[in-house]
Amino acid sequence: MLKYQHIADALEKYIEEHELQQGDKLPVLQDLMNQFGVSKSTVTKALELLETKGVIFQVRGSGIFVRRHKRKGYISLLSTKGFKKILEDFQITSKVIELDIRKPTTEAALNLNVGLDEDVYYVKRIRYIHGQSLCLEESYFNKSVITYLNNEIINESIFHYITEGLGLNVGFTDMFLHVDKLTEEEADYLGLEKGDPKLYVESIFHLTNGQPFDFSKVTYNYVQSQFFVQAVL
Amino acid sequence: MLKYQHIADALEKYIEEHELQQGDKLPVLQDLMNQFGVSKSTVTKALELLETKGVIFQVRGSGIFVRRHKRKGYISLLSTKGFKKILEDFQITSKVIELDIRKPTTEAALNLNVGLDEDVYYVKRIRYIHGQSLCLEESYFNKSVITYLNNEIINESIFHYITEGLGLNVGFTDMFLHVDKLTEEEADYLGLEKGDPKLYVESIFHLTNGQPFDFSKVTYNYVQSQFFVQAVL
DNA sequence: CAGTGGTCTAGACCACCAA
DNA sequence: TGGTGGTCTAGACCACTGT
Repeated sequence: MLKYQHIADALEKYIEEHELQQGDKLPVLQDLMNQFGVSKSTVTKALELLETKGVIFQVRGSGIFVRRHKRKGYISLLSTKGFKKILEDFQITSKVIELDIRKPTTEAALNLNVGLDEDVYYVKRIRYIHGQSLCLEESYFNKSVITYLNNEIINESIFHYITEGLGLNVGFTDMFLHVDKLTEEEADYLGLEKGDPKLYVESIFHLTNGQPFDFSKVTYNYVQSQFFVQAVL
Repeated sequence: MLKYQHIADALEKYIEEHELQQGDKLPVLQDLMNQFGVSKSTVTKALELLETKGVIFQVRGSGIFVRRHKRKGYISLLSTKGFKKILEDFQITSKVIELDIRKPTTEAALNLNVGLDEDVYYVKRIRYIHGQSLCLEESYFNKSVITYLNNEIINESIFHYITEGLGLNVGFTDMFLHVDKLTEEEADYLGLEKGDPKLYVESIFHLTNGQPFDFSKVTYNYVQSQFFVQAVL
């Protein structure tokens, strides 16, 4: 375990367990250096991590403070975990509609950076949160990277399988969002009315080496779609 | 100018001007150290900044590569500039509907962390992009921080005034998003139909010292609402 | 002015990738 | 195996905050 990662985890856990609130002061740099027995740079790196993540903010000449918003039930769009939190912290179930190997659409081929004649896994499923429809998801997986998939894997967490089962390292994601009206087909799947609002998200997931492996098109039930983003300017 | 900031700017500019594409390789660390005459840590810090911002990705043992998505017309939800880009890169105009000093709603008081009897500036305006309605915006400004506002300021960039005119430093933002249906009033303002989709965003802006100064509720025209987010996992 | 965080250095050592 | 990025250190010096 990296030292700065350990320190960041420890601090975050401390904040959580002691239920510290927005503006509460954390120990000064020197104390953290002593407490963890590391250099200033290492503590600083841990704090930068937490700052980017939206857990703390630092004020020069003053101190290190807790940053915590008050709202419950919102899903973070980013912050290391990102959508993984949906999988873990909430009760999510899935219903697989389709799973097969096929040739990609031109759109999928473009986004996955593969040829039109190369094989991809195609997955279509509905996901439920607390028994309510959360989203309709269509995913294309680059078969030269994700070499095998089956129904059992898809019903669990695909990303857990990718990292643990296949030993791949997920690096970064590009997400494109817009708001639109549900088509009749989408409305049927989600149990809503045609013309109701939807949040539509296209995501391209890349390995740490930059290779795209997952192109997903997700239509969210607007009733369940509450997100938050914490930005540092 | 900070060295690492200068290096980051220079690299980003280089990528832009030479129209480098996703996956293109940048000079190795050692070369950047020599080229800018700085230590390894400083280059690393610049690169971390660009990585977080979604401009590059680094692969250990391999090199530094350009990260660039292909889609135009999407507005970044984050990345230093965030919504500022809307103000600068696109042609935005505003129509002010209301501007006055009043007592905050309980909701605004809570989010701005002020008492119910303290004054706030209230601003309601419609914003247009290329002549099309972009959003309906209601903002509450903590008057003890934003001591003065007038119509002229509001018609230009409020944030430019806050940073340049008042000399304040904007630190971070919490944003809460969800999708819903337009009310009749909102639809009128945006030139849409009641029941049409909307993207609704509540934002709380804080100074670098953690003090909240702006609570805004923004209803976006769904036709204009195309956003992207770049996450590093 | 004392205390606190921010920047930067020079260098050691480690982990990973590609040839 | 050589090259590349990642972690960590000890310490100098700077910039900001609050008293």
